[in-house]
Amino acid sequence: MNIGEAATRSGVSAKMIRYYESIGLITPPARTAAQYRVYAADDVHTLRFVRRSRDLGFSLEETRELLALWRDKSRASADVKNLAMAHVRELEEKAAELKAMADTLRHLATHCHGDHRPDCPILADFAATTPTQGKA
Amino acid sequence: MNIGEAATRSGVSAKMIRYYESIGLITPPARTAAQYRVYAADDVHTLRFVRRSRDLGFSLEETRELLALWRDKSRASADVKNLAMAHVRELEEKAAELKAMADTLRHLATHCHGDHRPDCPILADFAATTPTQGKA
DNA sequence: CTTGACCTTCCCATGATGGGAAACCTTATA
DNA sequence: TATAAGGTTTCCCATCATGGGAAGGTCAAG
Repeated sequence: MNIGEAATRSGVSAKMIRYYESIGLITPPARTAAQYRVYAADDVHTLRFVRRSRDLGFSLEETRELLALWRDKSRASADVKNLAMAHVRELEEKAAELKAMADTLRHLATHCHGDHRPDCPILADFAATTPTQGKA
Repeated sequence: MNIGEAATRSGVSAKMIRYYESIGLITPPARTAAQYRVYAADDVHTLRFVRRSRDLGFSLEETRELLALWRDKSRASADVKNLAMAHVRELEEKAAELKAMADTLRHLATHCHGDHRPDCPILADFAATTPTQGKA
């Protein structure tokens, strides 16, 4: 199958498939005489794996490791679990950071009248905050 | 004061100060005969404002709007509040997305032995997931 | 006057993705 | 068979916010 079909079947855009190939994440497929890339069902499988990994927030480098673990039938499941749990912690940390920002801002907004008057504690806070406090 | 001191006082790196100037986020300061940028206390104030805005997750474009609102003494506080609350919703959405990823992955990890054996439901899921499910 | 710590501009890199151009291939249809 | 439509190729550029670093100018202290 051509790259377009592989893209549709895997949920990875043709653009990204070529990119993944260029960075060595996936192996270059065979080519027709006209240089068209030719994919097999198994390649689509790999692309879906990558797609799933990305959807779960793994970077391409992490995805590279996961692919290696996937292909290495002799690796311990503990290796995978460790990588996964480390990622879970990162995700939860980032989620908490965003939530903290939202909470801070929501709190500031609480004290803002939100009417025609110009006074606004939100901007007042922005203007008054010192750089060390600013780590929010 | 020179850019270095403005950077220290504001918590914005000299590199970023120059960049903010180049994209018109802040107004170009006066220069010495030797082309050194010269900042006043008020400029540091503005930089802190930007820093605070960034720390709360606003993009530079959003920060630009906030700066405009800040300087416009006649704008209604409702304008600011609307912008802020829209951002709060965005932040909470992103936080929820990350949390969902973490939950999914944590769930998968629950079923992974995490020992020396190679079987791993995490990778099995990655390999089996179809593109439409993959939206995670 | 030298040294070191600043400052200047300019270019490059990141991470993951999309947009688009120019040229080429394939297939269907008139 | 000629042509049009649509898929493919490579290549370059853009995003967003930031940092790194080079090459050269400046300033203050010793």
